[in-house]
Amino acid sequence: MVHQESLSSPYIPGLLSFRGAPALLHAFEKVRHDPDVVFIDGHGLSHPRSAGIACHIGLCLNKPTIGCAKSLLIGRHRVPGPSRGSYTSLYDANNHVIGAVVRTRDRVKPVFVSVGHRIGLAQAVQLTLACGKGYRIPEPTRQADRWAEQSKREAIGIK
DNA sequence: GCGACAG
DNA sequence: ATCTTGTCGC
Repeated sequence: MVHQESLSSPYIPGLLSFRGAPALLHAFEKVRHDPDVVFIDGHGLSHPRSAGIACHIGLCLNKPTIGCAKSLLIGRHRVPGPSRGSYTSLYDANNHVIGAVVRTRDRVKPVFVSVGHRIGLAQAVQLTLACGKGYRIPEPTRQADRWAEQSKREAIGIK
């Protein structure tokens, strides 16, 4: 299942929800099954106002969500070990843990995992690792990206 | 004031 | 996000 929608709002760091959440929620209206947890391509708690798009979507859907971003938005952290499975904590300015830096592939740039809604950080990290083996991005997000990219081209014209 | 800044 | 060259490992 794919959902296509043109976005108008611009992308502004810290305000990703304003740009993508509406379309994301519209897409979920088409989903017929009831997932136990949802991976969001972006941060959750590890956000300037502790309210990234993963928290936003989780609240709207009243469903567990995991924020799994490909790059850092805020916070400090130690570089996790080089092997898959190792991870370190992400801290805010007050040394509070706001997420985890997880190595999902050996020697590959880690992903930034944080709580979205109705889930703990430890479980979010475990699920992130459990949902992938050979790729940096967890399978749910990876597949979603592939479907979206393919759908987008067909809509524009197979060039 | 300067640098950083999810997708 | 999108574009894009050469390089590397299974």
